[in-house]
Amino acid sequence: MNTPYTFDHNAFAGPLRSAYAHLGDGEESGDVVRVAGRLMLMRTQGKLAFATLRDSSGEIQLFALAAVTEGFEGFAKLHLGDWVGVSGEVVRTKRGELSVKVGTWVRLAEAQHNFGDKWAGISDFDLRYRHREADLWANPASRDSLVRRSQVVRSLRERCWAANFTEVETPMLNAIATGAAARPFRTFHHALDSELFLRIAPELWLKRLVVGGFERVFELGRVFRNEGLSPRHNPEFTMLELYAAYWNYLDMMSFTEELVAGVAQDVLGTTEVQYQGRPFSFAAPWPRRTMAELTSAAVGEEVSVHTSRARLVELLSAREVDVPDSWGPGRCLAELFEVTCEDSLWDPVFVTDFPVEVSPLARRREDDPELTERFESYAAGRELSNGFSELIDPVDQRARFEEQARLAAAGDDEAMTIDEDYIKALEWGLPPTAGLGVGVDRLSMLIADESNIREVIAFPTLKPRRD
RNA sequence: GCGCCGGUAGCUCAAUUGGCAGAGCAUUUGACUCUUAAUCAACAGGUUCCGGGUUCAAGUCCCGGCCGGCGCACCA
Repeated sequence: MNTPYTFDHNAFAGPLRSAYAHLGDGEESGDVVRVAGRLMLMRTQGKLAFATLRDSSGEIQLFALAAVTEGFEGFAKLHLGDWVGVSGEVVRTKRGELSVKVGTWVRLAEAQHNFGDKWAGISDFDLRYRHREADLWANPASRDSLVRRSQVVRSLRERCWAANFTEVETPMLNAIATGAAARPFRTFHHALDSELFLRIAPELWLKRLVVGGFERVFELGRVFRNEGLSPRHNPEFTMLELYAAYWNYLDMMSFTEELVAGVAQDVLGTTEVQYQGRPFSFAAPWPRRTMAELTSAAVGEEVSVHTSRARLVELLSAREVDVPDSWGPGRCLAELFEVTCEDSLWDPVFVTDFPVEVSPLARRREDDPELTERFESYAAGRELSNGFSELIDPVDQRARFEEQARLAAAGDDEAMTIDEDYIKALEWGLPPTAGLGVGVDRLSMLIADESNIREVIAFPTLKPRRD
């Protein structure tokens, strides 16, 4: 294919539209511009041709005339999907469409494959996700959702920077996968002759940086969890984790609601959003409710981490949840909360006071050691963030890890393993610290009004083709 | 992993009870000096996801497999 290696262009569709909004029907501006992009439509009419050019800023019409356009015949035979560069005068046609009147043009790349129906686009999910490049230019909505995601990521970063958090990067390849309850991906390093795991969370590394004197750190990056796929789960997803020395979970809740409301403001220009046809508001402050309080209201009787395990098991059984012997009252309460409350938490809310049993890295409440200073925020029926005052006591941390190890031995393949290096880090001294994790894909779904996580991931995980 | 639904031309979709596999767009050819999903005419385009089976006859019915969507489970 004989095409140029560069094209100097000096104008974009969107800005041209606003800059020449004043141009009257049939008027010629006298200004010559160079634009480039992909041909989306072509309407030939004898010695005239009209084409729609799309670039990253929008679309503009190309107007070619046999009498004016060099190589007019070739222009009229360009394919939909071809990339072209054009030099020509900015004019408005008699019918009122702002156009670049093509003087000279060059094909920058040929589209050898046909694309979607120009009206219906591409709707086959398999094709859309496996060939996202075609989806992106056939379906503007696909592009919009990924742009929204990009804006969310940018806003999160800028707001963390603005709050004096230092962005860091921690290992994705780890000898042990810890920091969350999840099955890891396993891999192997040949030179080290060692099995390694893809990280399920950066949590413990980040707190070690706090031990080392980074008082405010954050990491925005990918984590990997070897779990099922669903419209809300991708095996690799992006998490924002941040840690602030001298804060507790109350401080972190305040930061969280301001952060998320700020992102909505940055990206959408408002904190009032419409999700799947239903409105809610990200505006701070968000209500704060304890897990016991919400669960009690849902089951119609007072329950807490101090309720007898037998009663909690009864309540769970009535909701068709089988309770393994290894679950204590705390795990039972958390489970009861999930089945009775989670889906109904539409407006943003903080759920607090998680049982210590399900929070192996969180600090105990001073007034009730069975509970932790932990919160999760929910919106649109889904968990959006998770945060807590960090457990800083190495003795307690060891005990928590050992309890996890017991669960693992009992067959829980998501239980954490003991991390001696982390305990040693705590022995060096972790100051009072609060941490936060935000699911960036989930947040992007809310901001982009998408119900499927794959719409906010450029190349979601798919089953490999076995032809 | 389990259940339900789906897979037909490059794309979007039809095809009655099991009875000759079609249309629009795209591609190719032609007409057309202001189009807007331009219009008009013509040509071409198929392993009906793959493999078996039932039948005179299978896109359609049955079995197995592949891929996807949704739900469940797991989780964020």
